[in-house]
Amino acid sequence: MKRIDPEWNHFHNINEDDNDFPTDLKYTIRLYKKNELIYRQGDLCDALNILMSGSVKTEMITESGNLMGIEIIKAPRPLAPAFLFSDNNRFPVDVTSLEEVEILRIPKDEVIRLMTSRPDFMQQFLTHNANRTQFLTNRLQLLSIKTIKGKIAHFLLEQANEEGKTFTLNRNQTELADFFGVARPSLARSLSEMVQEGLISIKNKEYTVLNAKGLRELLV
Amino acid sequence: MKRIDPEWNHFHNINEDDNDFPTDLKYTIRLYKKNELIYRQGDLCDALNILMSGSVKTEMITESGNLMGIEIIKAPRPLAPAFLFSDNNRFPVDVTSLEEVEILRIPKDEVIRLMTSRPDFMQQFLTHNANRTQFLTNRLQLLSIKTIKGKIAHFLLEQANEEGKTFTLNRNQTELADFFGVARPSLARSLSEMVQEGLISIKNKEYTVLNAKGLRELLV
DNA sequence: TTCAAAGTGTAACATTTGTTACACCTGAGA
DNA sequence: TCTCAGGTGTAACAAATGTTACACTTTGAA
Repeated sequence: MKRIDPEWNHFHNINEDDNDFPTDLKYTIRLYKKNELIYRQGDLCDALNILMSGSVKTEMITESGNLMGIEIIKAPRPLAPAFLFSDNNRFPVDVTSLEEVEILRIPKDEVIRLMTSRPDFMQQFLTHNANRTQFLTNRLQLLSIKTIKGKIAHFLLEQANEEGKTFTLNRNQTELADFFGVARPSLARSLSEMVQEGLISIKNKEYTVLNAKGLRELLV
Repeated sequence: MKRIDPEWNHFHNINEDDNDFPTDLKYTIRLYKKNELIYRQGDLCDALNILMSGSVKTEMITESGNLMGIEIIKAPRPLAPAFLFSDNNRFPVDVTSLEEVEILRIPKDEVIRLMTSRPDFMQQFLTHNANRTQFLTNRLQLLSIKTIKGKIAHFLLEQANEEGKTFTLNRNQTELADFFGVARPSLARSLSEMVQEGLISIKNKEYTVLNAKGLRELLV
Protein backbone atom coordinates (compact mmCIF):
# COMPACT_ATOMS: atom_id res chain seq x y z
CA MET A 1 0.00 0.00 0.00
CA LYS A 2 1.16 3.46 -0.80
CA ARG A 3 2.05 5.47 2.23
CA ILE A 4 2.67 9.10 1.51
CA ASP A 5 2.07 11.21 4.55
CA PRO A 6 2.40 9.33 7.84
CA GLU A 7 -0.17 11.46 9.58
CA TRP A 8 -2.85 10.44 7.18
CA ASN A 9 -2.14 6.77 6.92
CA HIS A 10 -5.17 5.77 8.87
CA PHE A 11 -7.42 7.47 6.40
CA HIS A 12 -5.54 6.06 3.50
CA ASN A 13 -6.04 2.70 5.11
CA ILE A 14 -9.64 2.96 4.12
CA ASN A 15 -9.19 1.93 0.57
CA GLU A 16 -11.26 -0.19 -1.70
CA ASP A 17 -8.22 -2.25 -2.66
CA ASP A 18 -7.65 -3.12 0.94
CA ASN A 19 -8.60 -6.64 1.98
CA ASP A 20 -9.63 -5.18 5.26
CA PHE A 21 -12.11 -2.80 3.65
CA PRO A 22 -15.49 -3.29 5.30
CA THR A 23 -17.78 -4.87 2.74
CA ASP A 24 -20.99 -3.47 4.10
CA LEU A 25 -19.82 0.12 4.36
CA LYS A 26 -22.09 2.58 2.64
CA TYR A 27 -20.13 5.17 0.78
CA THR A 28 -20.01 7.03 -2.49
CA ILE A 29 -17.11 8.03 -4.63
CA ARG A 30 -17.44 11.22 -6.61
CA LEU A 31 -15.19 12.35 -9.40
CA TYR A 32 -14.57 15.97 -10.22
CA LYS A 33 -12.90 17.53 -13.21
CA LYS A 34 -10.37 20.29 -13.01
CA ASN A 35 -11.58 23.60 -11.55
CA GLU A 36 -14.91 22.33 -10.29
CA LEU A 37 -16.37 23.84 -7.15
CA ILE A 38 -16.65 20.86 -4.80
CA TYR A 39 -17.94 22.58 -1.71
CA ARG A 40 -19.07 26.10 -1.17
CA GLN A 41 -18.60 28.06 2.00
CA GLY A 42 -21.62 27.36 4.19
CA ASP A 43 -22.44 23.98 2.68
CA LEU A 44 -23.65 21.40 5.14
CA CYS A 45 -20.94 18.94 6.11
CA ASP A 46 -22.76 15.71 6.91
CA ALA A 47 -20.25 13.18 5.65
CA LEU A 48 -16.59 12.38 6.02
CA ASN A 49 -14.92 13.49 2.82
CA ILE A 50 -11.63 11.86 1.99
CA LEU A 51 -9.61 13.13 -0.91
CA MET A 52 -8.37 9.90 -2.50
CA SER A 53 -6.51 11.26 -5.50
CA GLY A 54 -5.73 14.61 -7.02
CA SER A 55 -5.49 17.93 -5.21
CA VAL A 56 -7.84 20.69 -4.20
CA LYS A 57 -7.60 24.33 -3.23
CA THR A 58 -9.12 25.69 -0.03
CA GLU A 59 -8.55 28.41 2.52
CA MET A 60 -8.38 26.38 5.68
CA ILE A 61 -5.52 26.24 8.09
CA THR A 62 -3.09 23.40 7.55
CA GLU A 63 -0.53 21.28 9.30
CA SER A 64 2.28 22.98 7.42
CA GLY A 65 1.65 26.12 9.41
CA ASN A 66 0.23 28.24 6.64
CA LEU A 67 -2.63 30.47 7.59
CA MET A 68 -5.72 31.31 5.61
CA GLY A 69 -5.06 32.35 2.07
CA ILE A 70 -5.21 29.81 -0.66
CA GLU A 71 -4.24 26.37 0.48
CA ILE A 72 -3.53 23.28 -1.57
CA ILE A 73 -4.46 19.88 -0.21
CA LYS A 74 -3.07 16.75 -1.82
CA ALA A 75 -4.43 13.22 -1.57
CA PRO A 76 -4.70 11.27 0.59
CA ARG A 77 -6.29 13.51 3.18
CA PRO A 78 -9.69 14.10 4.72
CA LEU A 79 -11.36 17.42 4.01
CA ALA A 80 -12.29 19.38 7.12
CA PRO A 81 -12.89 16.32 9.33
CA ALA A 82 -13.29 18.66 12.27
CA PHE A 83 -16.55 19.96 10.91
CA LEU A 84 -18.29 16.62 10.61
CA PHE A 85 -19.16 16.42 14.30
CA SER A 86 -19.23 20.07 15.25
CA ASP A 87 -22.48 21.79 16.15
CA ASN A 88 -21.98 24.26 13.35
CA ASN A 89 -21.25 21.64 10.72
CA ARG A 90 -20.78 23.83 7.69
CA PHE A 91 -17.76 24.25 5.46
CA PRO A 92 -15.85 27.37 6.41
CA VAL A 93 -14.41 27.92 2.94
CA ASP A 94 -14.77 27.03 -0.69
CA VAL A 95 -13.16 23.86 -1.96
CA THR A 96 -12.14 23.72 -5.62
CA SER A 97 -10.46 20.95 -7.58
CA LEU A 98 -7.09 21.75 -9.07
CA GLU A 99 -7.02 18.65 -11.27
CA GLU A 100 -9.06 15.49 -11.67
CA VAL A 101 -10.14 14.59 -8.19
CA GLU A 102 -11.61 11.54 -6.51
CA ILE A 103 -13.47 11.96 -3.24
CA LEU A 104 -14.65 9.16 -0.98
CA ARG A 105 -17.74 10.19 0.91
CA ILE A 106 -18.89 8.31 4.02
CA PRO A 107 -22.13 9.50 5.63
CA LYS A 108 -21.91 10.60 9.23
CA ASP A 109 -24.05 7.69 10.46
CA GLU A 110 -21.77 5.28 8.73
CA VAL A 111 -18.70 6.90 10.25
CA ILE A 112 -20.21 6.42 13.67
CA ARG A 113 -21.04 2.81 12.91
CA LEU A 114 -17.54 2.24 11.54
CA MET A 115 -16.02 3.66 14.66
CA THR A 116 -18.08 1.59 17.05
CA SER A 117 -17.44 -1.58 15.11
CA ARG A 118 -13.74 -0.97 14.56
CA PRO A 119 -11.98 0.38 17.62
CA ASP A 120 -8.71 0.74 15.72
CA PHE A 121 -10.33 3.10 13.26
CA MET A 122 -11.92 5.03 16.09
CA GLN A 123 -8.63 5.41 17.87
CA GLN A 124 -6.94 6.58 14.71
CA PHE A 125 -9.68 9.10 14.12
CA LEU A 126 -9.35 10.36 17.68
CA THR A 127 -5.59 10.54 17.42
CA HIS A 128 -5.85 12.54 14.27
CA ASN A 129 -8.20 15.05 15.86
CA ALA A 130 -6.05 15.23 18.96
CA ASN A 131 -2.91 15.88 16.94
CA ARG A 132 -4.65 18.58 15.01
CA THR A 133 -5.87 20.27 18.16
CA GLN A 134 -2.37 20.13 19.54
CA PHE A 135 -0.98 21.61 16.38
CA LEU A 136 -3.50 24.43 16.44
CA THR A 137 -2.80 25.14 20.10
CA ASN A 138 0.90 25.34 19.40
CA ARG A 139 0.40 27.59 16.43
CA LEU A 140 -1.89 29.81 18.44
CA GLN A 141 0.67 30.10 21.20
CA LEU A 142 3.27 31.16 18.69
CA LEU A 143 1.01 33.76 17.07
CA SER A 144 -0.13 35.16 20.38
CA ILE A 145 3.43 36.22 21.17
CA LYS A 146 3.56 39.79 19.99
CA THR A 147 7.23 40.49 19.42
CA ILE A 148 9.41 38.86 16.81
CA LYS A 149 12.12 38.14 19.35
CA GLY A 150 9.51 36.42 21.49
CA LYS A 151 8.46 34.19 18.61
CA ILE A 152 12.06 33.32 17.89
CA ALA A 153 12.65 32.53 21.56
CA HIS A 154 9.55 30.30 21.73
CA PHE A 155 10.60 28.47 18.61
CA LEU A 156 14.24 27.97 19.56
CA LEU A 157 13.43 26.86 23.09
CA GLU A 158 11.11 24.27 21.60
CA GLN A 159 13.80 23.02 19.25
CA ALA A 160 16.75 23.05 21.63
CA ASN A 161 16.65 20.33 24.24
CA GLU A 162 19.53 21.72 26.21
CA GLU A 163 21.20 25.04 26.65
CA GLY A 164 24.43 25.17 24.71
CA LYS A 165 23.43 22.39 22.36
CA THR A 166 23.77 23.13 18.67
CA PHE A 167 21.12 22.08 16.20
CA THR A 168 20.52 22.58 12.51
CA LEU A 169 17.39 24.16 11.09
CA ASN A 170 16.23 22.91 7.74
CA ARG A 171 14.43 26.15 6.98
CA ASN A 172 15.99 29.25 5.53
CA GLN A 173 15.22 32.75 6.78
CA THR A 174 12.47 33.33 4.27
CA GLU A 175 10.62 30.18 5.30
CA LEU A 176 11.13 30.99 8.95
CA ALA A 177 9.76 34.49 8.43
CA ASP A 178 6.67 33.04 6.71
CA PHE A 179 6.23 30.60 9.55
CA PHE A 180 6.28 33.44 12.05
CA GLY A 181 4.15 35.63 9.84
CA VAL A 182 6.69 38.47 9.73
CA ALA A 183 8.78 40.20 7.09
CA ARG A 184 12.12 38.62 6.24
CA PRO A 185 14.35 41.67 6.92
CA SER A 186 12.59 42.19 10.24
CA LEU A 187 13.39 38.61 11.21
CA ALA A 188 17.01 39.06 10.19
CA ARG A 189 17.26 42.23 12.24
CA SER A 190 15.84 40.54 15.33
CA LEU A 191 18.11 37.54 14.89
CA SER A 192 21.25 39.65 14.59
CA GLU A 193 20.22 41.69 17.63
CA MET A 194 19.76 38.49 19.63
CA VAL A 195 23.21 37.35 18.54
CA GLN A 196 24.68 40.68 19.63
CA GLU A 197 22.93 40.38 22.97
CA GLY A 198 24.60 37.02 23.49
CA LEU A 199 21.33 35.07 23.64
CA ILE A 200 22.07 32.80 20.71
CA SER A 201 24.71 32.15 18.12
CA ILE A 202 24.19 31.36 14.47
CA LYS A 203 26.62 29.87 12.00
CA ASN A 204 25.05 29.15 8.66
CA LYS A 205 21.95 27.20 9.61
CA GLU A 206 23.35 25.97 12.91
CA TYR A 207 21.72 27.60 15.90
CA THR A 208 22.94 27.47 19.48
CA VAL A 209 21.03 28.61 22.55
CA LEU A 210 23.53 30.41 24.75
CA ASN A 211 21.19 31.90 27.35
CA ALA A 212 17.95 29.96 27.79
CA LYS A 213 16.88 32.06 30.74
CA GLY A 214 17.25 35.24 28.74
CA LEU A 215 15.18 33.73 25.96
CA ARG A 216 12.40 32.82 28.36
CA GLU A 217 12.16 36.42 29.48
CA LEU A 218 11.22 37.40 25.95
CA LEU A 219 8.06 35.28 25.99
CA VAL A 220 6.16 37.96 27.96
CA MET B 1 -28.90 17.56 37.35
CA LYS B 2 -26.89 20.74 37.48
CA ARG B 3 -26.15 22.16 34.08
CA ILE B 4 -23.72 25.00 34.18
CA ASP B 5 -21.95 25.34 30.89
CA PRO B 6 -23.88 23.86 27.96
CA GLU B 7 -20.74 22.91 26.10
CA TRP B 8 -19.65 20.62 28.87
CA ASN B 9 -22.90 18.95 29.65
CA HIS B 10 -21.91 15.68 28.11
CA PHE B 11 -18.99 15.38 30.46
CA HIS B 12 -21.08 16.38 33.37
CA ASN B 13 -23.45 13.65 32.33
CA ILE B 14 -20.88 11.22 33.55
CA ASN B 15 -21.72 11.48 37.20
CA GLU B 16 -21.88 8.97 39.94
CA ASP B 17 -25.31 10.19 40.95
CA ASP B 18 -26.60 9.51 37.48
CA ASN B 19 -28.77 6.41 37.11
CA ASP B 20 -27.20 6.00 33.74
CA PHE B 21 -23.69 5.83 35.18
CA PRO B 22 -22.04 2.65 33.90
CA THR B 23 -21.65 0.31 36.86
CA ASP B 24 -18.62 -1.52 35.57
CA LEU B 25 -16.62 1.58 34.65
CA LYS B 26 -13.16 1.64 36.12
CA TYR B 27 -12.29 5.03 37.40
CA THR B 28 -10.69 6.80 40.30
CA ILE B 29 -11.61 10.00 42.02
CA ARG B 30 -8.82 12.05 43.50
CA LEU B 31 -9.18 14.91 45.89
CA TYR B 32 -6.72 17.76 46.07
CA LYS B 33 -6.36 20.48 48.65
CA LYS B 34 -5.89 24.11 47.82
CA ASN B 35 -2.70 25.01 45.96
CA GLU B 36 -1.65 21.45 45.17
CA LEU B 37 0.22 20.79 41.94
CA ILE B 38 -2.06 18.34 40.13
CA TYR B 39 -0.13 17.93 36.92
CA ARG B 40 3.24 19.17 35.94
CA GLN B 41 4.20 20.26 32.46
CA GLY B 42 5.43 17.16 30.63
CA ASP B 43 3.47 14.67 32.73
CA LEU B 44 2.08 11.75 30.80
CA CYS B 45 -1.61 12.13 30.04
CA ASP B 46 -2.98 8.60 29.91
CA ALA B 47 -6.44 9.16 31.35
CA LEU B 48 -9.40 11.41 30.82
CA ASN B 49 -9.39 13.90 33.67
CA ILE B 50 -12.67 15.53 34.49
CA LEU B 51 -12.77 18.32 36.98
CA MET B 52 -15.92 17.52 38.95
CA SER B 53 -15.83 20.28 41.54
CA GLY B 54 -13.64 23.20 42.44
CA SER B 55 -11.39 25.15 40.14
CA VAL B 56 -7.83 24.91 38.88
CA LYS B 57 -5.27 27.20 37.34
CA THR B 58 -3.49 26.37 34.07
CA GLU B 59 -1.95 28.12 31.12
CA MET B 60 -3.82 26.48 28.26
CA ILE B 61 -5.90 28.23 25.68
CA THR B 62 -9.58 28.45 26.46
CA GLU B 63 -12.98 28.81 24.91
CA SER B 64 -13.28 32.35 26.20
CA GLY B 65 -10.60 33.45 23.80
CA ASN B 66 -7.89 34.09 26.30
CA LEU B 67 -4.43 33.09 25.26
CA MET B 68 -1.73 31.56 27.37
CA GLY B 69 -1.10 33.30 30.64
CA ILE B 70 -2.77 32.04 33.74
CA GLU B 71 -6.10 30.45 33.09
CA ILE B 72 -8.78 29.42 35.54
CA ILE B 73 -10.91 26.35 34.84
CA LYS B 74 -14.07 25.73 36.82
CA ALA B 75 -15.93 22.46 37.23
CA PRO B 76 -17.43 20.70 35.42
CA ARG B 77 -14.87 20.46 32.63
CA PRO B 78 -12.37 17.98 31.30
CA LEU B 79 -8.71 18.86 31.61
CA ALA B 80 -6.84 18.88 28.31
CA PRO B 81 -8.97 16.17 26.66
CA ALA B 82 -7.14 16.85 23.43
CA PHE B 83 -3.97 15.39 24.81
CA LEU B 84 -5.39 12.02 25.76
CA PHE B 85 -5.26 10.63 22.25
CA SER B 86 -2.49 12.69 20.72
CA ASP B 87 0.84 11.12 19.80
CA ASN B 88 2.62 13.49 22.14
CA ASN B 89 0.34 12.86 25.10
CA ARG B 90 1.93 15.06 27.70
CA PHE B 91 0.50 17.98 29.58
CA PRO B 92 1.62 21.24 28.01
CA VAL B 93 1.37 23.24 31.23
CA ASP B 94 1.20 22.98 34.97
CA VAL B 95 -2.18 22.44 36.60
CA THR B 96 -2.66 23.71 40.14
CA SER B 97 -5.72 23.58 42.39
CA LEU B 98 -7.15 26.91 43.46
CA GLU B 99 -9.42 25.41 46.10
CA GLU B 100 -10.52 21.93 47.16
CA VAL B 101 -10.76 19.97 43.95
CA GLU B 102 -12.30 16.68 42.91
CA ILE B 103 -11.03 15.01 39.76
CA LEU B 104 -12.59 12.00 38.06
CA ARG B 105 -9.97 9.97 36.30
CA ILE B 106 -10.90 7.43 33.62
CA PRO B 107 -8.04 5.43 32.09
CA LYS B 108 -7.59 5.71 28.38
CA ASP B 109 -8.55 2.07 27.78
CA GLU B 110 -11.74 2.59 29.69
CA VAL B 111 -12.56 5.70 27.70
CA ILE B 112 -12.20 3.70 24.51
CA ARG B 113 -14.38 0.94 25.90
CA LEU B 114 -16.94 3.47 27.07
CA MET B 115 -17.08 5.02 23.65
CA THR B 116 -17.50 1.78 21.78
CA SER B 117 -20.20 0.61 24.14
CA ARG B 118 -22.06 3.91 24.29
CA PRO B 119 -22.39 5.64 20.94
CA ASP B 120 -24.06 8.65 22.53
CA PHE B 121 -21.03 9.27 24.70
CA MET B 122 -18.75 8.79 21.72
CA GLN B 123 -20.66 11.28 19.67
CA GLN B 124 -20.61 13.82 22.47
CA PHE B 125 -16.90 13.36 22.87
CA LEU B 126 -16.40 13.83 19.14
CA THR B 127 -18.64 16.87 19.07
CA HIS B 128 -16.69 18.43 21.88
CA ASN B 129 -13.40 17.92 20.10
CA ALA B 130 -14.86 19.18 16.85
CA ASN B 131 -16.20 22.32 18.48
CA ARG B 132 -12.88 22.96 20.08
CA THR B 133 -11.03 22.56 16.80
CA GLN B 134 -13.47 24.93 15.19
CA PHE B 135 -12.98 27.44 17.95
CA LEU B 136 -9.21 27.24 17.65
CA THR B 137 -9.38 27.60 13.87
CA ASN B 138 -11.51 30.70 14.20
CA ARG B 139 -9.25 32.20 16.79
CA LEU B 140 -6.22 31.46 14.64
CA GLN B 141 -7.83 33.12 11.65
CA LEU B 142 -8.47 36.21 13.71
CA LEU B 143 -4.92 36.34 15.05
CA SER B 144 -3.38 35.74 11.67
CA ILE B 145 -4.87 38.98 10.38
CA LYS B 146 -2.10 41.48 10.89
CA THR B 147 -3.86 44.83 10.98
CA ILE B 148 -6.31 45.99 13.62
CA LYS B 149 -8.76 47.15 10.98
CA GLY B 150 -8.60 43.69 9.45
CA LYS B 151 -9.42 42.06 12.75
CA ILE B 152 -12.32 44.42 13.27
CA ALA B 153 -13.58 43.71 9.76
CA HIS B 154 -13.35 39.95 10.29
CA PHE B 155 -15.19 40.19 13.57
CA LEU B 156 -17.95 42.51 12.38
CA LEU B 157 -18.56 40.55 9.17
CA GLU B 158 -18.96 37.46 11.32
CA GLN B 159 -21.47 39.19 13.58
CA ALA B 160 -23.49 41.02 10.96
CA ASN B 161 -25.71 38.79 8.89
CA GLU B 162 -26.62 41.50 6.42
CA GLU B 163 -25.15 44.73 5.27
CA GLY B 164 -26.94 47.66 6.83
CA LYS B 165 -28.26 45.63 9.72
CA THR B 166 -27.63 47.01 13.18
CA PHE B 167 -26.58 44.78 16.03
CA THR B 168 -25.53 45.30 19.61
CA LEU B 169 -22.22 44.15 21.03
CA ASN B 170 -22.21 43.12 24.64
CA ARG B 171 -18.51 43.90 25.02
CA ASN B 172 -17.01 47.26 25.71
CA GLN B 173 -13.92 48.56 23.94
CA THR B 174 -11.54 47.27 26.58
CA GLU B 175 -12.87 43.74 26.31
CA LEU B 176 -12.85 43.93 22.54
CA ALA B 177 -9.24 45.11 22.56
CA ASP B 178 -8.27 42.18 24.80
CA PHE B 179 -10.10 39.80 22.49
CA PHE B 180 -8.13 41.12 19.52
CA GLY B 181 -4.92 41.23 21.50
CA VAL B 182 -4.33 44.95 20.85
CA ALA B 183 -4.13 48.09 22.96
CA ARG B 184 -7.37 49.87 23.74
CA PRO B 185 -6.50 53.32 22.33
CA SER B 186 -5.23 51.65 19.14
CA LEU B 187 -8.57 49.90 18.75
CA ALA B 188 -10.45 53.15 19.34
CA ARG B 189 -8.33 54.91 16.73
CA SER B 190 -8.95 52.22 14.15
CA LEU B 191 -12.67 52.21 14.89
CA SER B 192 -13.01 55.95 14.50
CA GLU B 193 -11.02 55.86 11.25
CA MET B 194 -13.34 53.18 9.93
CA VAL B 195 -16.33 55.32 10.86
CA GLN B 196 -14.76 58.31 9.06
CA GLU B 197 -14.15 56.15 6.01
CA GLY B 198 -17.83 55.26 5.94
CA LEU B 199 -17.27 51.54 6.44
CA ILE B 200 -19.26 51.25 9.64
CA SER B 201 -21.24 53.37 12.04
CA ILE B 202 -21.24 53.15 15.81
CA LYS B 203 -23.76 54.55 18.24
CA ASN B 204 -23.12 53.53 21.80
CA LYS B 205 -22.67 49.79 21.50
CA GLU B 206 -24.76 49.48 18.35
CA TYR B 207 -22.69 48.67 15.30
CA THR B 208 -23.83 48.86 11.68
CA VAL B 209 -21.97 47.55 8.67
CA LEU B 210 -22.34 50.17 5.94
CA ASN B 211 -19.91 48.81 3.36
CA ALA B 212 -19.39 45.05 3.59
CA LYS B 213 -17.30 44.97 0.42
CA GLY B 214 -14.95 47.57 1.80
CA LEU B 215 -14.57 45.57 4.99
CA ARG B 216 -13.70 42.43 3.08
CA GLU B 217 -10.85 44.25 1.36
CA LEU B 218 -9.25 44.80 4.75
CA LEU B 219 -8.89 41.07 5.37
CA VAL B 220 -5.80 40.86 3.10
C1' DT C 1 36.50 26.80 -12.09
C1' DT C 2 32.90 29.91 -13.24
C1' DC C 3 28.62 31.73 -13.08
C1' DA C 4 23.94 32.46 -11.86
C1' DA C 5 20.53 31.93 -8.46
C1' DA C 6 19.29 31.77 -3.97
C1' DG C 7 20.15 33.19 0.55
C1' DT C 8 21.79 36.65 3.91
C1' DG C 9 23.08 41.20 6.28
C1' DT C 10 21.91 45.72 6.69
C1' DA C 11 20.62 50.49 6.01
C1' DA C 12 17.09 54.34 5.35
C1' DC C 13 12.71 55.38 5.59
C1' DA C 14 7.45 54.60 6.03
C1' DT C 15 3.76 52.74 8.53
C1' DT C 16 1.47 50.76 12.20
C1' DT C 17 0.77 50.06 16.78
C1' DG C 18 1.74 50.82 21.71
C1' DT C 19 2.09 54.10 25.67
C1' DT C 20 0.76 57.67 28.36
C1' DA C 21 -2.03 61.19 29.48
C1' DC C 22 -6.06 63.71 29.85
C1' DA C 23 -10.77 65.58 28.83
C1' DC C 24 -15.32 64.31 28.19
C1' DC C 25 -19.46 61.59 28.64
C1' DT C 26 -22.73 58.53 30.75
C1' DG C 27 -25.26 55.99 34.12
C1' DA C 28 -26.08 54.14 38.73
C1' DG C 29 -26.40 55.11 43.17
C1' DA C 30 -26.19 58.28 47.42
C1' DT D 1 -29.69 66.36 42.02
C1' DC D 2 -24.84 65.30 42.69
C1' DT D 3 -21.04 62.42 42.40
C1' DC D 4 -18.00 59.15 41.04
C1' DA D 5 -16.48 55.25 38.49
C1' DG D 6 -16.25 53.25 34.28
C1' DG D 7 -16.20 53.90 29.56
C1' DT D 8 -14.87 56.59 25.43
C1' DG D 9 -12.30 59.89 22.16
C1' DT D 10 -8.07 61.66 21.04
C1' DA D 11 -3.51 63.69 20.98
C1' DA D 12 1.71 63.46 21.31
C1' DC D 13 5.23 60.68 21.32
C1' DA D 14 7.87 56.08 21.47
C1' DA D 15 8.73 51.63 19.77
C1' DA D 16 8.30 47.90 16.71
C1' DT D 17 7.79 46.23 12.36
C1' DG D 18 7.27 46.61 7.32
C1' DT D 19 9.21 48.16 2.79
C1' DT D 20 12.57 48.82 -0.43
C1' DA D 21 16.96 48.58 -1.96
C1' DC D 22 21.42 46.89 -2.52
C1' DA D 23 25.83 44.55 -1.58
C1' DC D 24 27.79 40.44 -0.05
C1' DT D 25 27.99 35.26 0.54
C1' DT D 26 26.94 30.62 -0.34
C1' DT D 27 25.56 26.94 -3.24
C1' DG D 28 25.08 24.03 -6.96
C1' DA D 29 25.22 23.05 -11.66
C1' DA D 30 27.39 23.72 -16.20
